[in-house]
Amino acid sequence: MSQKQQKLLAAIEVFCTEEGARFTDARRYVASIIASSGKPITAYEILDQLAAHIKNPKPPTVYRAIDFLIEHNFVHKIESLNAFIACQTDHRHMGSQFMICDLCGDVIETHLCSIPPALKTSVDKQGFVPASWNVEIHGTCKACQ
Amino acid sequence: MSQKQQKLLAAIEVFCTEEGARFTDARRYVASIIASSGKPITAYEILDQLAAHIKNPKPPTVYRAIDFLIEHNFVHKIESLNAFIACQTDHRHMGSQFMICDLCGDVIETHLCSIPPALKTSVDKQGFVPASWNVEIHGTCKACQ
DNA sequence: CTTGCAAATGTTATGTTATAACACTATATA
DNA sequence: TATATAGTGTTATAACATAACATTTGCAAG
Repeated sequence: MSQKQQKLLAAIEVFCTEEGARFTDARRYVASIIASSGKPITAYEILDQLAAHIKNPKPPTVYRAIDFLIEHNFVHKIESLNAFIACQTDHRHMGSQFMICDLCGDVIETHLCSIPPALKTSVDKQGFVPASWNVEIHGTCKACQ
Repeated sequence: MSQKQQKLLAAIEVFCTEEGARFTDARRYVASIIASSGKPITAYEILDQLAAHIKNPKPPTVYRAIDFLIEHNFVHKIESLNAFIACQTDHRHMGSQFMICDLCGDVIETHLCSIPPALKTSVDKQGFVPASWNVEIHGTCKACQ
């Protein structure tokens, strides 16, 4: 198991202990599968891999685990790909930013603790109160130029 | 027909004339339906409304029209809602920014001509070359506070 | 310890979103 | 008027996601 996987599983375990949530097999395996994928992975790809650990798993099992992991910020959804990726930063945040290489599929998560000023100005002007936000930048990564 | 609809249809017509594309019924009606919806509208909602204009329309008809409209920047997809909305700015742009009210469903498009400096720094640092980008901010709008 | 509650899962079915594939039609132009 | 290209019609299905309800698990109060 990669260090990345171990770190994620450990963080979830700590969270569950602190919050009184259960670190069930479904959650453990789904987290592990997402973390072991370097790239975004779809729910049905997770489902396929989950079959190695759980007998005849069904979509709700995967989606429930994903929902839990997303809700607690261990995993993010890349909306433009309908796919999921482990959080690459190490603390809770309201917003996510991704650079998605359209050639190799790699995703780089970059972290900003707040909405960039240029946007914030516009948000404030509208009297809009942000709860969460997501930035997805498509293009080509360094290796693919 | 609202001024917004008229303006969009006129812009598409100009584009088609200039670029040698066809302003077909499907494109016209789909554009009109999207523009007449103040809020993001899903492909299947468009399909329902399209039935008033075209006999027994099928999903590909809607998706093809949407693809055309998106490709040429007349319409945007709100990824987190799987829904579509008419472009609220009046010129081509590489990026879109939306504030989405989770209470009333209203969407405000705000326009930045370039990636905010705070993000750009991080993009450049990774050697990533952006082609397009999308920001979706969820929260509550002024009217819903 | 057992009762009872809340959290989580199992299972069946279905709802929703989107596209593949291929035949056909319309338009422009050589 | 031949022919190339853009666009549509139609059937079918792929891909993504959730509703609903029965059951199990883990834990805490009595």
